[in-house]
Amino acid sequence: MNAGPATGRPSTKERIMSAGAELFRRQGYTGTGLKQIVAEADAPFGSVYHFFPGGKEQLGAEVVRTSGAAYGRLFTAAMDGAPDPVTGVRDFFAGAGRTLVETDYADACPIATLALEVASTNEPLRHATADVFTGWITLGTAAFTKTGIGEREARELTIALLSALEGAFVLSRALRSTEPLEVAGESVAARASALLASPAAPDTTA
Amino acid sequence: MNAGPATGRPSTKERIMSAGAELFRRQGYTGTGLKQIVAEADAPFGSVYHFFPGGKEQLGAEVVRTSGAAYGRLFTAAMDGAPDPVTGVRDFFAGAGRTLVETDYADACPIATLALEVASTNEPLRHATADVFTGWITLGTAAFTKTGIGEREARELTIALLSALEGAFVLSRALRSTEPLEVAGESVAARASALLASPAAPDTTA
DNA sequence: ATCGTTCTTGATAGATCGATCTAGCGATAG
DNA sequence: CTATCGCTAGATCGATCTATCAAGAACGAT
Repeated sequence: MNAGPATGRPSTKERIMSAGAELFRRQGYTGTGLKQIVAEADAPFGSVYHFFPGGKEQLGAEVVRTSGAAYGRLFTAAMDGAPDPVTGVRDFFAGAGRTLVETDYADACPIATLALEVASTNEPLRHATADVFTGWITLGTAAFTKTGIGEREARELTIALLSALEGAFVLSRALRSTEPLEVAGESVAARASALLASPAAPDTTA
Repeated sequence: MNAGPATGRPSTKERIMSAGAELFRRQGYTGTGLKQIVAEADAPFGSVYHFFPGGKEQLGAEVVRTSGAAYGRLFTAAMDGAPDPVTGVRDFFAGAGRTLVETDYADACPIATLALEVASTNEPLRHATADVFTGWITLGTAAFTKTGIGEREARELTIALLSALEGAFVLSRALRSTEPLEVAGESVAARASALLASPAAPDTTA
């Protein structure tokens, strides 16, 4: 039962989770083999089935939930560290763009590739991704509500933000350009700004 | 050289392409085996390598370009069939939502799953997806420019539309709900509407 | 010190992957 | 009739996949 934080390398389970998270994020679920994961983690093959008796599927589910939660904290940090929500949104998209460029367009959303792959083929994993997305929506709605935006508007703004972010990741990775991420970020920032200006508008679409 | 349009079943090559397109769209590239494709297409295994000497990769690239072009025509049709671009955008998102529900959340973007999978692992396929996205951006920019929106604004609106669409597909498929698609569609429609109202505004973000 | 538990370790099984290869079918041209 | 060529057809190859298994090392408790 080594949680191994103080000194030395992380525990075997942690190394397997980290390697799995990185590879699933970059190559997807079916595109990543357990052999590759244990090689990257420098862990014995059998340990996978020691820590994850459910095999690859259980490892995938735990990775999805763990890195999903971590990414949610990244969003919260950006919002909390900004003077206003519009700046927070801009900071978050800018940070995502920086990470993308620094990793040569490899590290975008930690679960999107896997989510698309399993949406129609693996119900337990689909459910894990759905839980993460639901958590992000709850989280974003709370953050925007705190700034004076109405409950309904805050939820829709969050969903629009996540959609724009995920879609921009798809385009940016394929095109190897940060332009989609920048345009999407500005688009969401503009919408957030409009909602802050008219706090009680019942309909902002027309 | 049977193009086989008039009567009877489509040619073997067409059946392989169709089956590949459907399976890549739903399960991704690495998650789909050639054996499964030929089984679905009711075609002999060897025919794959007769029509696609480059193997799975060549089949994938041709499928990406073909179904990418078809999806682009779908967008153009929605825009041309609507009285104004805002209605066109709404129609397009509504149609995408209908398809999603009718196929039990399986058929969303024809190339997004594959695009994320190969973005960092397969350069020829990544290039094929980039070509398709670039084509869509060109197509959308032209459609919006035609309605009086400035060149730059039209391009950014198109990129925002595609980002919102792709991201909403990710969320909607995972959550098995059309809410993200509806919210994203309204968000893009609102932005298009704003751009039509102020045709020459140099900056619409603040 | 000895036992028991936890974790490590890699060999191996059984299935499936993409790819190659040879053989044969069927229509058409000479 | 026969030669040719496009296509069908599936056996087969080596590699790789997930999963299982048995055995050994490390460590704590009594």
